[in-house]
Amino acid sequence: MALEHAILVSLLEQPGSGYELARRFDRSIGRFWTATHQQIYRVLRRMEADGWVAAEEVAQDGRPDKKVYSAAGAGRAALAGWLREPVEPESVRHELAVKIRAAAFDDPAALVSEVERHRESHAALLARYLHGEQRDFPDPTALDARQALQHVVLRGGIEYERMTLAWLDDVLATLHRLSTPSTPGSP
Amino acid sequence: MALEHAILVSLLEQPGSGYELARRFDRSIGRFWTATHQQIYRVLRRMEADGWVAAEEVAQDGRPDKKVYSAAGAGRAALAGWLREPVEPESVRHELAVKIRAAAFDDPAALVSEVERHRESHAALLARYLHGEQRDFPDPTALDARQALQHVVLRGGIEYERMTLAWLDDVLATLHRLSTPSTPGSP
DNA sequence: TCCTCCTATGCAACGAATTGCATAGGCAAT
DNA sequence: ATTGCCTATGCAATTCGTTGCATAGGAGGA
Repeated sequence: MALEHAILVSLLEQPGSGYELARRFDRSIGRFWTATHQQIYRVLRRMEADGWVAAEEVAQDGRPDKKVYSAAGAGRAALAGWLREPVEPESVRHELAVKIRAAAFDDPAALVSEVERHRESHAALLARYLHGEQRDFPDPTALDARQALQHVVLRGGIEYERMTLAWLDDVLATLHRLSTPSTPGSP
Repeated sequence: MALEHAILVSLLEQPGSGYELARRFDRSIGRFWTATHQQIYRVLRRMEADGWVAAEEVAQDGRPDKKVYSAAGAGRAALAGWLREPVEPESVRHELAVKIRAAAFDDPAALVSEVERHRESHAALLARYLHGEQRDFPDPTALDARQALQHVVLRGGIEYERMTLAWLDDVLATLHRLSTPSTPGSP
């Protein structure tokens, strides 16, 4: 379980309330680690009890009070320890791959629109990544450590989306070939 | 939840016991859908109760009896319905990305061996994929629907591993640059 | 004015996933 | 002989994740 660690990283980059964290997880962080607000509140309470984070009540006018969390010393130490631990192999859930193999026992053409939907959303995400890269890393030669590491993670996202787009085109071509079997060799 | 559907696909491709399914999930299928034997046994019982699969007790000598499952009509129908449903967006858990961003608040060099371990395991997996491709799809022009779809999923795995290897090299170069800051322009 | 949305946090209940353990016979090696 | 591994299934406990609901004040539009 690494939700604690993802929260710690986020709080080190910028302190914030549970609600703010939940919104960050909906946006940038959610691309490589998803969490609902319920999970976040629950884990934050546990982390506060363990001394990993410190909380400060902040009164606001016009809206409810909030508890702003920031990473504490014990949290940093836990993160450093975790960094040195070996990996647990990631558990993969690639639903589309299951569907593609399932299509062999049904009508492959029924998958086309689904794959096209995926293709569109991956294209949109790639565009957002590229836009964010231009905005946040205009000069890749002048970055501090934090920015350099954020950038290399973003590059990973970009390459993943590019690869996925090319593969989805391959999938669409394959589905199309199965629906309209050609008459090879015909002039 | 699509574990049911992954199991159905596997049983349609080849009937088998819970134990055999668990081993398939450890091997090929596990690359895009992981499951433990506990999950599989639990879901199989539910699927049998729902009439999605049929079970047959098979006595063996020299080892315990087993229950061989195969997909039933209701299972095929459920699979066809699921194929036509729109996607739920996949929930991502990319632990290494969290670690890389965490390294900004610790020693980036401490991540090198971890990333190298990843790199090795991805290289090994790519080699296995390529070997499997040569073995199972020697002539990609002469494939039936099932094989064509299995092949396009495998190609996705291959491209994913290639992309990941390139990215991990990028990560290693970035980590190295942070540990040994160069003196640019020095002759 | 009423409706709805946004910020901000949380309880309660359920379902899913993980982990540890148990059984039970056969096989192979030490 | 004993140890350990493989097939084959399952119980029990715990943790994790999801969903629905609740509160509560303020903003903005119909």
